[in-house]
Amino acid sequence: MVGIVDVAELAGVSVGTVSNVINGRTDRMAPATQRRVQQAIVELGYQPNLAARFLKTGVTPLIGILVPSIAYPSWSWLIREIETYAAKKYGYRVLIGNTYRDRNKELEFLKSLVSHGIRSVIIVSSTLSQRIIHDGISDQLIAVSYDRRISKDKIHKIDYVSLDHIETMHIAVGHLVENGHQRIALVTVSGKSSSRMAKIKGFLEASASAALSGSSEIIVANAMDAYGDDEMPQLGRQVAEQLVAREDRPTGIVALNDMLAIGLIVGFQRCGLKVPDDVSVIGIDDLLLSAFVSPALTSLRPPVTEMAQTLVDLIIRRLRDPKIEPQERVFIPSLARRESVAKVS
Amino acid sequence: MVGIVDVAELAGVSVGTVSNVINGRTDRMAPATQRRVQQAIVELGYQPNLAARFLKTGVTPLIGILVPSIAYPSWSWLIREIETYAAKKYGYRVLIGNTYRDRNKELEFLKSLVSHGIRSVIIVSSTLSQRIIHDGISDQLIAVSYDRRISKDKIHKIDYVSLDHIETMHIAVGHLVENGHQRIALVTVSGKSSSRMAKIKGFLEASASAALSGSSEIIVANAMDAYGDDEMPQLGRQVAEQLVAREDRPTGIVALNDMLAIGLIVGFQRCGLKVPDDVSVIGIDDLLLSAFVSPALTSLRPPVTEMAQTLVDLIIRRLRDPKIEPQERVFIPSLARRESVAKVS
DNA sequence: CTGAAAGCGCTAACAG
DNA sequence: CTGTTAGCGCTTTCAG
Repeated sequence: MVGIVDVAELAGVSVGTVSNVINGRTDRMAPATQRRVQQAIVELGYQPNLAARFLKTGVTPLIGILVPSIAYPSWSWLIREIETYAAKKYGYRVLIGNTYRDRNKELEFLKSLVSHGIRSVIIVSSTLSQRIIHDGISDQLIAVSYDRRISKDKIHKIDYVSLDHIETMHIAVGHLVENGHQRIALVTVSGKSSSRMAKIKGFLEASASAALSGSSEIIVANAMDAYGDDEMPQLGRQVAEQLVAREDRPTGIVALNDMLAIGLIVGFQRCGLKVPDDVSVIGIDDLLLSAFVSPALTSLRPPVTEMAQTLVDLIIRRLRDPKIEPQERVFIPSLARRESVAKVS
Repeated sequence: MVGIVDVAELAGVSVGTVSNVINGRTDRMAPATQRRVQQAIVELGYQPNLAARFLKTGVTPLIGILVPSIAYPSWSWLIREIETYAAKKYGYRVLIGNTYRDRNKELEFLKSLVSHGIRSVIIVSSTLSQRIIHDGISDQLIAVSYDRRISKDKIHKIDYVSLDHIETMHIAVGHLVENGHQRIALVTVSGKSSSRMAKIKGFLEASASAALSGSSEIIVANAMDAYGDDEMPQLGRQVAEQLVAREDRPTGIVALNDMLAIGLIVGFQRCGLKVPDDVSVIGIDDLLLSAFVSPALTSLRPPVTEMAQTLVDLIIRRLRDPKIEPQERVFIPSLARRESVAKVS
């Protein structure tokens, strides 16, 4: 490893001087000295040793990301955007931990962040209560939570970013009603997370105020896993197959998320129903596929890139000045249709 | 931060002793001393400072993962498995870099790994030639490549894990032929990667030896992006729509990958064809969805978990003993059908 | 304007 | 069997 002393030696200056140019304290430095140092740096291919720097400064350009599973498309896309933006804008890299919504894995991951000297973490849809996060850990960690409100109290505050699930449901239901649907349903799954609860609440609100002449209902698919993240498509398909048999089945369906929407669409199609002619499905959290699987359909797409940037900006901001008040940022998805972008030869 | 000296003080021993119990050098230590140290550790909630440890030992429990994009399902699943296994088996965490197959991003990521003191990297499907990897970087990095053979020469060797694409195509074509298909096609996209080339070669070989009475063809969809990773579903759908118009269209189709397969299936269905009754589609790299989108279909599923573990094991092994000869491990996907696993309430 | 030196937390070699 | 200590590469204060 080539260190700062090697650079100093080659440039014929002291290590202090080298350190100064590396860290931009170059205001009242002789230009000649500066140039010689720069030259030595490139000549030797000097790379700073971040661990040593951390040991001295207590800062390392790394952000932790705690997430149930990056194999789940909504999250993997969000995290990709986070990583890309953090690297480009701030030179930060990310350390990812898949925790499968397992409390022990979550706590272990947070501990290991501290051990690595990391002082910030983006928490995606975790089960952790504020108290747990706080217990012996988060006094060392600046956290921002995505998609889960962590109740505020005086002890500890964190930044908070999410979709406005209530408004989302109003948009979704409104769109179905506008298109003439009178029997509508929300399809969800059994595990309860705060975002799911909010979606249900929003759906009930919206369908109440829509004054449907038909019915509105909530259909809950029973997941085997606690939250069913990996089972979404299968669950959707099974719900579709059961619905097909019903005379009075809803004609407009809002799916809890994208994967569930795909399952529903495919399930209906396999039973011979046309989507969206016979039944409409709106996927929430459209991130990758649902608008594509049924391109004639409108779907609700969250501003993933913008949210990712907000998450990173909030974290960095508070890292630089921990006294800043934590914020809460809420985003609203937009009705969108994916364009076709390819030609075939 | 509570450090080793605090523990030493509380336990009434020297830092050397504390270090010894932390690192398991406890063979000829008085049990009483040992116990007191352990107690002090838990009492203070001591967590080792990994940066300081690295500074001394040159080792940090972190692996880099270079990947075009974790938003792509095949890779995000593989990486999830890698992360989970590395954490559980070895206590290693992973640092992920999305490089979008951009050479500069790739090189920057590798440099930053070195800067962080990381000495190992799993390279997923990169554009880097061996020479590039080697240039001023990989002499500091132990690398294992997934899904891309990096040509070997004497200068530098790396471990290598991939699917046997040739054999994969033999299985896929064989399966179609067994099921009576006489006109078959491989659908691929325009960007060339070594795995795509191998698949094409395998398809040609297999269909030649199958002595079809009908035709075999290769259909190339033109991606807008260099590799089209994000466009796969759209590309598949467009190919399907074009094929539907053809009288002599193939009845058995092998898709380059899972996302493309989904696009094809959905495209055919939207045009009123039944899958697999009217046309069969086999997805390679079945990781998340294709077997589900068309569950009656057989698809080729690679042993993702096993490959992930192999990648990690190879890296750790060579990290511990860099003189070990690099290996090459090739896996074969299996014909599989996804089970339904959920009930509906 | 530049050099010298202390010390971040840890490990390992050596002394007792 | 346990204690002492040098030093990993860096930043920063203080002298010069």
